[in-house]
Amino acid sequence: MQISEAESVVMEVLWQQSPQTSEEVIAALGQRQEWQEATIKTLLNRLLNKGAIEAQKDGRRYLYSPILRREDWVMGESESLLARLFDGRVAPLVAHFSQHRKLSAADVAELRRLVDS
Amino acid sequence: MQISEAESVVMEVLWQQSPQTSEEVIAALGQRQEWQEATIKTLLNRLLNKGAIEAQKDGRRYLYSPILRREDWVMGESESLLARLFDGRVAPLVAHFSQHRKLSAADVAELRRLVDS
DNA sequence: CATCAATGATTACGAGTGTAATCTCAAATT
DNA sequence: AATTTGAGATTACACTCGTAATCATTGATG
Repeated sequence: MQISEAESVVMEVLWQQSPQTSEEVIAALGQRQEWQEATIKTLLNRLLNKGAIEAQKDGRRYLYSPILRREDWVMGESESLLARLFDGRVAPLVAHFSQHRKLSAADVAELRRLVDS
Repeated sequence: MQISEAESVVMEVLWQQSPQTSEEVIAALGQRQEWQEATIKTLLNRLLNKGAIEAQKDGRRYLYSPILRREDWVMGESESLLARLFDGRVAPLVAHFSQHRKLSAADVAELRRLVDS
């Protein structure tokens, strides 16, 4: 399931809560996004056609829900990046961030927790 | 500096070794890539126009070298993914892989080394 | 010097994307 | 019942990308 950058922004809204009407999605995005309503409707439609979301009829409108799960999407995107850049493994990515001093103390603490369990 | 997937494949060849003529790049890709020569020339040209590589004239051909550094590109791509999916931090990505049992013993060992230093 | 050959430049073209306007149809209202 | 309205569907359009063919120019060869 391939979804574009802009589509994923809409998905995030639905992953946050579902089902939602297009109006609710538009309202949720209205805050931070400079998109016109029509743009968001287009994105909802493309997501429908891709099978990433579904729509249940509710009177004259639809209630939209995700079909694609965020977990799966996140894992797909992550594995794709790791495959392309880090030989498919997590550790080299962390090493790269470490070498560039991009690991905060909190990161290191959390990583230690993870590997110690 | 935005480079596309196909363009990054060409960059990898130049990062491996530079400068190289287009012929050498084509030869290097000939092994694993099903691309026509013309395709690779197009990609070299697009990379030139984007300023990701430079070309020194050498007789009637050019010698191509990267301008964009692999380090910087890798960091950019990685940070972009982390920002979009993991609140910008490394640890949640590792946690996600951990939860999905996608960490090999080797990964865990290397991560431990990293956080212990 | 004229011709050939090869290299880089230009052009091509369909699919996907970002961004949106317009159309249509059914539900709500008068 | 006729009209309004609002939601989803259709259409639009420029740009990037993947993939490549063709053009043009310059150095090499006869």
